[in-house]
Amino acid sequence: MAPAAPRASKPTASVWLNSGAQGGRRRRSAQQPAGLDHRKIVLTTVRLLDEHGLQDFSMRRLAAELGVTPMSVYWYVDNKDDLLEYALDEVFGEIPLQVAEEVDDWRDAVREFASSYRRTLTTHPWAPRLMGEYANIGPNAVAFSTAAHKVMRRSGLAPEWITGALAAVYQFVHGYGTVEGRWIELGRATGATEDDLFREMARAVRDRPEFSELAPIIDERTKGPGARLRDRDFAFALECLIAGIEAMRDRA
Amino acid sequence: MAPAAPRASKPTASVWLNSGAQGGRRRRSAQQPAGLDHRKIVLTTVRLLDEHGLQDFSMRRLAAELGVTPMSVYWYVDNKDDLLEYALDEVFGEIPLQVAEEVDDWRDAVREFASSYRRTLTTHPWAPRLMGEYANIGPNAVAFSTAAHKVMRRSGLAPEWITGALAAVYQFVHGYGTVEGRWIELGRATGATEDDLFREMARAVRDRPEFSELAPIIDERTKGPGARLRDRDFAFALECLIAGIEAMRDRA
DNA sequence: ACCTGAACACCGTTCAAGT
DNA sequence: ACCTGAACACCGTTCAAGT
Repeated sequence: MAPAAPRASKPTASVWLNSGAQGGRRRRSAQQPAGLDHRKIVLTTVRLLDEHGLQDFSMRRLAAELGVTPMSVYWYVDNKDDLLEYALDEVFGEIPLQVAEEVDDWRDAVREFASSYRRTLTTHPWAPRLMGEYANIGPNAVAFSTAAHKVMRRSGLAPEWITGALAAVYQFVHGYGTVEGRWIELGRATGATEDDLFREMARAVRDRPEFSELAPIIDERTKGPGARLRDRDFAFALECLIAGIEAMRDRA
Repeated sequence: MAPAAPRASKPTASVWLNSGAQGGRRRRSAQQPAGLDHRKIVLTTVRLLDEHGLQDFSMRRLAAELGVTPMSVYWYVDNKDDLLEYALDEVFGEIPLQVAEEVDDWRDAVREFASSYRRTLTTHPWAPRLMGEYANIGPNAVAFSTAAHKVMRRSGLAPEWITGALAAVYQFVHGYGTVEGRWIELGRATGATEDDLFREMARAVRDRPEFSELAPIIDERTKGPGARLRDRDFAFALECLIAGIEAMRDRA
C-alpha cells in the first residue's frame, strides 16, 4: 500500500463540520465550460475507486478521467480528503433503509440490515478504509445510523443498552464485510481466485510450529469453496448476536 | 489522510509468503557501521507510528530518525509494505496469550482476551488500518488466532460453529477498539479532548432534518464523560455475544 | 465563474557507486 | 557486507494567470 502523503492543510475532523458543507464552493445548474459538476466529480471518484482501488486513486488520475487539468477539480472540492468523504457518504446512500423498517419482526429487520450493509462493503472494498479515517457524519451516513437505531429499539431492550447492542451487531457486520471485501480486492490485484489465495496463505502458516492447533480449521477451509463457508459463518454469528440480545433483554 | 503513493513493485499478498521471511536479507549480530539491524528498524517504526501516526510515517523520516540515509533501510527490508507488515506483527506480540488460557471459565477467558485486544488497538491506533491491508499471517498474529480458537473451543459449541462464533466476537472487539483508537488519534491531531470532539460532531448533526431520531442518544453522550459510556457499551455488547453463544449452543 | 500552467515540497524506489 | 548519492516517476496543493 504505502500511505504517507504530503499534507498542506491542517487536519480537520470532517467536511461536514464546515458551515455550507455540500460542495467546495457553489453549485450551478447551467452547463460549465468543461461540463464539471460537484456530483459528477463524486460519482466519477466512486467509479474509479470501485475499478482501481484506493491505492491507485489520485487527484491527477481523477482529473485525467474527467478530461480536465488536475487543478480544475479543486474549484469544486477543497482537497482530496473532503472528496473522499463525499464519495464515502455517496455509497452510504446505496443502502436501502425502508425494507428493514417495513418488516414485522425486529430480528428480520436486523438480518435485512446486516446483509444490505455487508453487500455494500463487498461492493466497495475501499469504503471501510475511509470509514475508519473520517467521522461518518454525512447525510446518508446519519440516515443509516438513525434507521439502525430505530430497528434496535424494536428489540425491547432497555434504552441504555441500545447503543451497546447496536455496536455489537454493527461492528461485527462491518468487520466481516471488510475482510470479505479485502479478499475480493486481493484477488483482483494478484489475478488469483480467493480460494487459491487462501490456500497460498495456508501453505505459509503450515510451516510454523504453532500450526497444529489451527490445522483442522485450515484444512476444512482449503477444501470447499470459501464463499459457502463465509455465508454459513456470517449467518451463524448473526444468530448468536440476535439470540444474545434476546437473552440479555429477558434477564432484566 | 491521502493514501495513493507510487508503487514500483507488483502487489504481493504478504511478506510472510516469501521463503526466508524474517528479514530483508541476512541478520548479523556483529556491530554494523551504522549500527542498523532488522529488529531495531521495526521497533523504531512502531515507535514512530505510535508517536506521529501512519500519515506522517515515511521511509525518509524513518531513516532520519535512525540517523541514516533513506536507502540504508532498504538493505534490511524490501519495501515499505513489508516493513509495515513486520511492525504490525510486532504489536500482535504484545497481546498476552497465557492469561486467558489459564482461567477456568471460558467466558472469563473471552473477556480477558477481548480487553487485551481492545487495549492493543487503542494503544496503536494505526494497527487496525494495517490489519485491513495485509494478510495477518505473521508468527505473532498466527499465535494470537490460535489462542483465540482454543478459547472458543472451550465454549462447548459444535466444531462447525467455532469460526462463526469467533468471528462475531473478534470482529466486534476489533471494530470497537478501532473506533476508540480513531477518537484518540483525532484528539491528538486536533488538540481537542474526545468529549469536545463528540460535541462538535453532535452540533453538526443537530442541524439535519433526520436528527430527531438520534436526539436522545446524542444528548446522553454529550453530557457525561464518553469513556465511561464506552466501557459500559463494550461490556454489554460482550455479554450479549457470550449469552448468544451459550444460547446457540444449548439450542442444538 | 470557471479553468489552466508552472512550480513547490514532498513521496517510494532503482541503480550505480563507494568503503 | 553495508551504506551513500543522484536520479526517476510519481504525489497533493499553492499561487498567479488566463478567459
